[in-house]
Amino acid sequence: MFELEPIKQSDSLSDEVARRLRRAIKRGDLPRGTHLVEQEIAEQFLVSRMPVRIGIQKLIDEGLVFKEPRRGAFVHTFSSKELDEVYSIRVALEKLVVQFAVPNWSIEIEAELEGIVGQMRQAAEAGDRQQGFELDSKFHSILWELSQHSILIEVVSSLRSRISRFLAEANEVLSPAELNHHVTAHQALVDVLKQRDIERAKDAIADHILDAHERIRNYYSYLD
Amino acid sequence: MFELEPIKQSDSLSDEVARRLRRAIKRGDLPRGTHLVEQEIAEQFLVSRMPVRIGIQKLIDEGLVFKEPRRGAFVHTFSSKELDEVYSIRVALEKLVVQFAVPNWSIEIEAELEGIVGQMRQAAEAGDRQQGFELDSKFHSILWELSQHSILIEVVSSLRSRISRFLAEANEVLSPAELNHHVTAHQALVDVLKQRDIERAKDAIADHILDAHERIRNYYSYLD
DNA sequence: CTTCGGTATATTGGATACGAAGTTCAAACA
DNA sequence: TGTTTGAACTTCGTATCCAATATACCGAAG
Repeated sequence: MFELEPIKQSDSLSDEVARRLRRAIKRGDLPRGTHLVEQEIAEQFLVSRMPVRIGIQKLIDEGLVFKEPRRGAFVHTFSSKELDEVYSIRVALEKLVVQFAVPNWSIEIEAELEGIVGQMRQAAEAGDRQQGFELDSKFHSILWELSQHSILIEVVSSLRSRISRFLAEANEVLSPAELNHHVTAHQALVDVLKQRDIERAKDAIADHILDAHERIRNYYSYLD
Repeated sequence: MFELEPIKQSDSLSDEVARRLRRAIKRGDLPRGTHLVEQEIAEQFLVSRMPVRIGIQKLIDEGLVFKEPRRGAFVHTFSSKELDEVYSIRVALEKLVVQFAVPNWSIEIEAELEGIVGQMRQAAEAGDRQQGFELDSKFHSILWELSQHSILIEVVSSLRSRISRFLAEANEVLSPAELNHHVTAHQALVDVLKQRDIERAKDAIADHILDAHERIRNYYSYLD
């Protein structure tokens, strides 16, 4: 009997709308508080208002957008309290991720993560912040997947998604020193992970997230 | 100038649709795998298909329902692996809840929770499982609110929502001994919480959740 | 008996047009 | 200056229509 890949079907329009809006929000193209007018978006994307409504609904449930009755949907504005909240939850959940991921550790994963850290180093030397940011996302995403716990992945990636716009914004002004620190931090994390000691790995990821929290909080307290 | 109650703003129809479907799923009125046909639901609720679509979308994002392209939405079927996942996440997050909740502990809260445990005891003696289940939900919900962390509440309540149908199902067949155990477990939890010792409280809530996990897992392995 | 093919039916996903109700905003008014 | 009024805009929901696809059934061929 054959074992062939099922034909991948194209997503629905509402998924595509959600994806584009999501990316625009994360990249900061749609500033906080922006009123998402259904008609406008529909015209931009050359679709009717229906897929726009459903697409926006998806973003609401992801916490990227909020809605006020009869007024419409707006890009969510995060308070520093909410930022703190997300990070305290992430610390707890990323430890869980590592706990499940470490037993699945393999040479291939090790090579892949080392490779990403290597690319991070290159990006840092070249001062390519955008690339560094994407590599960071990829690094953590690989760890999540390694945990093989789909609901955990869903929850933790949703949390990161909520704050990604802030991360992207802060990322734009990183100093060269901070770029380098970023690389070393990830290298250190890999070094601990490859020892496959769950407890030490959990501590390491917790430190890593707390460190990121500290940095992003400094950035935003500076802005306020 | 008059000071009158504002007229209670009725939610949008899509919210109402979502709420009713949600409750039907949690109560088990819509068994796992049920095909949610837009047209049918629209006729049942005497609304058009649009609020139904958006309502269903909300449930999808809550994890209560899943969708297959071009086939429609179905009530989610949970695997025991997913049940384990939810509980491992809940342990981590409920500890966090307690960590934030304990500093906000007050005499009023203490009285309220003691009161609920008292009602639980009465319900247990009367063998009223439904009432016991609702009191349990209320008990934990009060703890969540006490944490004052809105995102944490959102995440942890969403997790419980996912498994509530299973809880309700298992709840129906609890033995009198288990009903009593349930009461004592909550009483013990309150006893620890009122001491306002964060670390001990975290251990206690973790034990409580793990215990619940054990019980529900036994029930479902017995079914399989 | 199984497999193939065609056909009928049901459902989704989307387009379009319409209308009721609420919000915004600016101009006219007191 | 401050208030009122009214037009324009927006959401939320209704009602229809349509194309694409899934599914079930049925009959014929191997």
